[in-house]
Amino acid sequence: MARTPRFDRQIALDHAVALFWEKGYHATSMKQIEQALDMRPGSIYATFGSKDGLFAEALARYAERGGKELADHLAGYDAIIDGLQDYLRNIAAACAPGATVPSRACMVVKTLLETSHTDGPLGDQVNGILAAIETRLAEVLTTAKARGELKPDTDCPRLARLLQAQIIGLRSFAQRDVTAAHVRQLGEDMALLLEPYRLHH
Amino acid sequence: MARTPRFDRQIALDHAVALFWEKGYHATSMKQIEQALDMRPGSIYATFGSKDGLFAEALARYAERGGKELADHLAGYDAIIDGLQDYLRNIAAACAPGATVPSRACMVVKTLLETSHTDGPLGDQVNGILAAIETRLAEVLTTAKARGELKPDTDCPRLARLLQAQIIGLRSFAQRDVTAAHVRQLGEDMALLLEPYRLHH
DNA sequence: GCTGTATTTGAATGAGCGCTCAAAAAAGGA
DNA sequence: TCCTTTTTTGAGCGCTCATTCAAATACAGC
Repeated sequence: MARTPRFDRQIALDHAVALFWEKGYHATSMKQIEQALDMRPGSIYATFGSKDGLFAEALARYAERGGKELADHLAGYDAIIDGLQDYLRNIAAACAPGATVPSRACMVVKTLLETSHTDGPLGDQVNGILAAIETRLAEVLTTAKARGELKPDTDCPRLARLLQAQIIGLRSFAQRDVTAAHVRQLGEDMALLLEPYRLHH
Repeated sequence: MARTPRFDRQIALDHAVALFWEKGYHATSMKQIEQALDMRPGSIYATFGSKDGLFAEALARYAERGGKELADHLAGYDAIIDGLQDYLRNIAAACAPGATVPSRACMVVKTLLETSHTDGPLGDQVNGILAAIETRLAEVLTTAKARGELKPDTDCPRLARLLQAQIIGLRSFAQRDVTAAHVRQLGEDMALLLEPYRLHH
């Protein structure tokens, strides 16, 4: 029938994630996107519609990968709170200076701070992602409480928000020009913040 | 002798702070700056050199005001740790949705996340500001320890970094589409995180 | 090896960017 | 009042931005 597409959509999106994650939305030009995706303007616009459309898809892919990471991580632990504590330590290790990631800070938070003053679909998307993470954390904590890992009077949705703020603070702090040791210390301190909420038998 | 300047440099800078703080560096255009400062391009460039120069001065002014805020706040408390706890609560109140500020998130952190991938003078400035805040917090905590407010084994520089990460997380979280009550709760929870570090007589 | 269709190409578009500079305007001293 | 000096003005610079589209290209079915 017709010519087959030369590129893989998922691979192209991964390249877009890396580029947008590093530079942010406004500082990334179509020229750089063309180079990173190895695609010409026409193909990009035929596939993703616009720069905004490409960014939205890239952000969604980034968020999906992040959600999988949390799920996979917790699956390896019997005790949920232990899993969450190691999750914080893992983030600290992953975003410590020297790590080979596009940016140590979270792409969702970078987008939140860069674009939240405009009330467009992008702002809604970012808020939706962060609300979903908050909900997921609250669910996990509620399960932990039901299992007797947390004090019975623990306000799980509230603790979920505190936890999310920790992650945001940790990864944004890591964007500073600091040592890897300090970032890991910070992750450890944040993990220990959960201790007072534990129920000790 | 000659014509006197029509505008006030400090007032112009305040307008620049408000604009850059809200929109960030890349999303702010010279057209918007001209309008906000009520100055024409020639005057702006004669006074501040460039868009980058203006941003640098605005960021410095913002940071100076923030530093004064912490100093003024602590001056009102006998117990330093009490002052720091109320400082966190005050931040939560000031950046809760409904507050009339250009942005609930911190301008320094917004700049850190927006520009840290480029290693220019702007990145150095941001890192310098954040390092200065960290140092100031460490000094304050060291004084508190000397006064017997903190446990003797407290690592004050390390606690200062945890504290800075709390502030970053709190104000970035507040940029989300959340209720003012939740932001205040978060500020309260962060204030209480200091309790385990206290020395009780 | 055609033929038809889907995809890729890249020059060109208008808009907007940060920035410049010659000319006009304004204030104080003579 | 006029002259000197400094500031303000705003049209316009070269450039890059995101985006478009007609032409070239490559594949599948016959």
